[in-house]
Amino acid sequence: MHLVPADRADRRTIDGHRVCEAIAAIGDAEHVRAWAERFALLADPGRLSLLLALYETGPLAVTDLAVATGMRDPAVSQALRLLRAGGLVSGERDGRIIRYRLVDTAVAEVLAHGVLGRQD
Amino acid sequence: MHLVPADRADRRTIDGHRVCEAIAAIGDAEHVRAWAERFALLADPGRLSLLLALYETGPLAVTDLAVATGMRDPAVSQALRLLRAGGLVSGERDGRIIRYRLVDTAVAEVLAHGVLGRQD
DNA sequence: CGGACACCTGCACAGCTGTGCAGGCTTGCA
DNA sequence: TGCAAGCCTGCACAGCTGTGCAGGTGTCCG
Repeated sequence: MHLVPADRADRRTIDGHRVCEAIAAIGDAEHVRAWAERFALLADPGRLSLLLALYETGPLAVTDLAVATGMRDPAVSQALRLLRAGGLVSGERDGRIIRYRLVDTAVAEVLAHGVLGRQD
Repeated sequence: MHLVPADRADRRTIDGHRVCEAIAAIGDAEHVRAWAERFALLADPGRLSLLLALYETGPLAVTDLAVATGMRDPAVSQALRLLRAGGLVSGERDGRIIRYRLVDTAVAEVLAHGVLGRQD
């Protein structure tokens, strides 16, 4: 295996074989970047609380999310805008109420296996 | 269930029952904060690459990590300092070489089920 | 002993991010 | 039609974060 890109081929290595393994493990740079962006959205206590509430409880309105998390409604609105831009949640209008739900299954997996500690 | 704290009890709600469910789902605020900090450490492409390499390949030296990720060694060193402070990785000295490995099993779960898409 | 190597630190800079407040828009109800 | 409720936006501010460079410390080998 010779996975070291040409622009770093002249650098010294301790264990060249393991370096190639590591490069294979990291995989596509774009894939890593996409996940880093996902994690960035999970990296705020407010947004994480919103996602946990949506994952467990299902469709919820902004006002209810604000009460449940202790945030003010502009903060919830702002957080949901970011989560929507990242494709993690989606809102559905019902009269003057908009109910949001979690649509990113990969994030749902992370919440289940990571934060909530589910084994299944 | 009356889980709404006293300081928000006077706020309007759309569906009070679901609000209580959501509060139960969010759980302890400290737990959420701890996970948000973990996700913040995963939210950088460089650090995420390092963690993926360490998770799959095992103990690796700073120099090898730098070559594998394309980062410069001070950047790797800085990233590892943050990861060590967060308790995600741990280093072991071997002569003038320090090999790092992933020690946070919860993060390992997230990497496996989330980023790497393992089903088991 | 001296030099090369592996790793770490300090510092200064630019960029992003979360937060609060005030206010506006749309919808539904009396 | 008028008012209240639900939701959204803009703006300004403080705080954190990643980055690069120069240089320092400790370790090994000839």
